Amino acid sequence: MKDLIILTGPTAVGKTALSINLAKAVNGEIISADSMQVYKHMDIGTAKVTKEEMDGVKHYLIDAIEPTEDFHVVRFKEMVEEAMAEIYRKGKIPIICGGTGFYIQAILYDIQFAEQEIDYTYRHELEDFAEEKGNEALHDKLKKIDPESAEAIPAANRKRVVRALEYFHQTGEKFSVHNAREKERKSPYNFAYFVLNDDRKLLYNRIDKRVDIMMSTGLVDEVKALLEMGCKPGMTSMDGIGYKEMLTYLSGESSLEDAVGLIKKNSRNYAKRQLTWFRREDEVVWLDKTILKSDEDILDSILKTLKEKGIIKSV
RNA sequence: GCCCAGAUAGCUCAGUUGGUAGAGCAGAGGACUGAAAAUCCUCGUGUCGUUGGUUCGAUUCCGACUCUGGGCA
Repeated sequence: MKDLIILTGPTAVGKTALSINLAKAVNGEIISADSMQVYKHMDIGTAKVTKEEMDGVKHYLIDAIEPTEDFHVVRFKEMVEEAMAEIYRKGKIPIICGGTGFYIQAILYDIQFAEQEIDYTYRHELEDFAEEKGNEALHDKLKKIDPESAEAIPAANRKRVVRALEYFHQTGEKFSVHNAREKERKSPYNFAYFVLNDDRKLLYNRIDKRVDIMMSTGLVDEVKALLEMGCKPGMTSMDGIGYKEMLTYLSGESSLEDAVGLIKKNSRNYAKRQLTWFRREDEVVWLDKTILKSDEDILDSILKTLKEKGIIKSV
């Protein structure tokens, strides 16, 4: 079994700095599992690692695609598998670092996705149907072909109702069957899954402060530049926190003050959602900053676990 | 100093024709398997400013006081 290290945690806990120290300590290379840092030209709002911070440690999936491109788990997984193969070839350990739990799960459990391309035409058809007839009517369609999924997905969650319908439409298999099957998967890796966490209040303070820094270092200009490049509201990249709020400010729909407040709030809410996700994952090792006070303590704790799992030889 | 208005959940406020109270936001918990920084679900007891009075019973009516707005001198 191949070794794999995962380092994650809510936004703004301090994953980046730790990941680089870790990579140096174990001769590893970093693969970003961040749905927004993949995009080029989105540096300030995503709090992207800088070249200086990387300090010579190789990073994958940072600045990998244009913000006008589409990105999703399947593409992420393909790119990560390529990166991992390269890292193993060099005899190094891949460290997956980033806050997108869904993406991490796809790698860790080698989730199998259907071969088909996204069927935008069908999606739009369903969207239009729901727009006209209502969410309930769309949900009824799902109930007919896949009652288990309909039971699990609330009618209001249109996005997921659409996906379940699309899945059936493309594969002829119920989405619920696919999900149940993938849920049973065991990880093909000898992995250590670390979640860095801190006191909620401290975390929220750090988030708020970080947003202020984004503003003073030019988030508004960054978003203006993206608009000039052809980015438009509704694109996946422009759905990122910090970007969608700036877009409504720049279009005159909100004040700058309100937009900044919203970025802070949405970031806090996001951090909470991330924690919900990680709590659900089994086999995670929590790194609690209220107990492990210093960076050295945290790193020591990580190295100890890695040794126990046989991922590294000595501490 | 006088007059007026307000004082109810962390915040903004609603309400109880007198039987101890409820929305939005914030916040908390949860879901998630090709949009995931997305999308969605669930959760509201607080000396109803303080203190007297009326009353079987007051957060609700009356008085005083305190504080906060606004106005007049």
